Amino acid sequence: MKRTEIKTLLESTDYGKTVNVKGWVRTKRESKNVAFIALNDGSTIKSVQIVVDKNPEIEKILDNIHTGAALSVNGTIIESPGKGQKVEIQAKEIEVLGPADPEEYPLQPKKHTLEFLREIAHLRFRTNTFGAITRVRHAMIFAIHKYFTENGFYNIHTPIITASDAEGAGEMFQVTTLDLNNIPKTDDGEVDFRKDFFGKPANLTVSGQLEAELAALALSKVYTFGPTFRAENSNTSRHLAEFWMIEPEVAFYDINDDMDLAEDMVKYLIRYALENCMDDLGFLSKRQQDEEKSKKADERSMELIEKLRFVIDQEFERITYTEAIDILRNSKPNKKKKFQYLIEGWGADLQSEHERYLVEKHFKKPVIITDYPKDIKAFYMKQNDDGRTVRAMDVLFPQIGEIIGGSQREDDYDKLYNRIKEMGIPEESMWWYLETRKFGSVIHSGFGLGFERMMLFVTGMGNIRDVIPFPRTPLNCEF
RNA sequence: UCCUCCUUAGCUCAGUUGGUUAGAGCAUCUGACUGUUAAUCAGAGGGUCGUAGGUUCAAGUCCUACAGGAGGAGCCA
Repeated sequence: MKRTEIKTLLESTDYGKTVNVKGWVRTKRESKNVAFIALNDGSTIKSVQIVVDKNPEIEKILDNIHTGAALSVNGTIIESPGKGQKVEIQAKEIEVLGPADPEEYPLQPKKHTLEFLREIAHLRFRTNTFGAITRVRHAMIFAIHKYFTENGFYNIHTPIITASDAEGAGEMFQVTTLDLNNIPKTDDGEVDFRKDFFGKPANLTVSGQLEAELAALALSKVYTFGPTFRAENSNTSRHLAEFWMIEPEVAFYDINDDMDLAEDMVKYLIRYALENCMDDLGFLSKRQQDEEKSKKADERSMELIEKLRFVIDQEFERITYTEAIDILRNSKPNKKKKFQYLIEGWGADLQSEHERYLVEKHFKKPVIITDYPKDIKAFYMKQNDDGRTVRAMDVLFPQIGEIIGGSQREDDYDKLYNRIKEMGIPEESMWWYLETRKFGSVIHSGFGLGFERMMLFVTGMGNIRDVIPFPRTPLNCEF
């Protein structure tokens, strides 16, 4: 018999119909004459209840069924006389496909800490929380491609291995086939990269932006959605060494068009989640509220679904860096010296506490800050006429902080060339990037959206290691 | 990388000013129970207290180092 997915089954009203379901046991409850098994196959967060009328033969099978075991059940769909579910399966035949030794199986029908589940990442998919996160993550991946496709973008695959170390977006993972126990050296004692696979040093990408720009200057609207690697020794709940980033790049867009795109896209993704993942979001909302029970009322998060709706309904506040500095300088925490880093003058980078003040206290909604001092931003950003700021934009979200970083790109050959020189970037590694400003250069803009940070926001999870299946962080490369 | 905190049963935790054989809930096992919803009830088994040193008559408890984890900061997405 063909397997019926539990998601389909629970929506069915074909009472009396014989079906087959396969899945993993969440709990088993037994009394003298009847047993109940909650079976889940991951097609939905809901489990189906298998009702087993006991007899000596089936009891032998029941003895072998524990939390975690995989079952195949043939039975009939019946209307449930019990509370908590409309439909259930009256079992006729049960086969244990794969038993799970209860003495060893670590998951129990109870709350586990997220830290413990991280240590058993190979099994944590089988929990309600990670099942929900995984399904929402898929929905978000799909919605991203859908959004861009509907809006005339082309997806491009930018290289994962690159030889340009010019972007300066952080420490990189080196890629080499050299024997590390016997490194070839040049006459001056330096590593002889001519002997390496590519004949020069190579690294894992820290951003697909520079290559995406090349494509945008031909196809107008492109985006990348790929893995990104940062070898920074970051130990926070918001950083991963391997994460996924969405980077649209659009010709003829200025910084304002760029902001419009960012805001529209983020809202689209949230709307998609609300329209397609309510079962999972409802569970994640309850989970979050449960977790925050011990917190004081004013420290608790806004209810997840309410928060998502709230963000869709709000226009993101757009201010310049200079305006942000003014607000912060005159803010209560600054005057009362509550900030760890006091705002004194123009030019310093904003700290997390400042961003959080602006988003969570002052505006109480997402904020986009533009026109940062050029000295604290990357070389490729469009220089303003004032000579001291660039057309950068950061989208800041409550609790998460920077979720998007982007800019209008410098399209003037001379200005870009001079900036590369000023910042000591080896120009010979950037010849191809510079050439696009020599031939048919036009204004263009783009941004990077951290996918896992978006996932944090949509799921209400607190740690980025819990919204990616197998997190890579310093000293952690298990699974 | 810096600061702070944590590490006791399979899991989640309690363990008083250092003082006899280290406790609970859940899970597991045994039994009871006519439909349960993380079922319930009764009983049983389960621990070299993260590792290595040290102080002390005596260390789960105090000190040092190391390991692992968490929160915050920096870097950023």
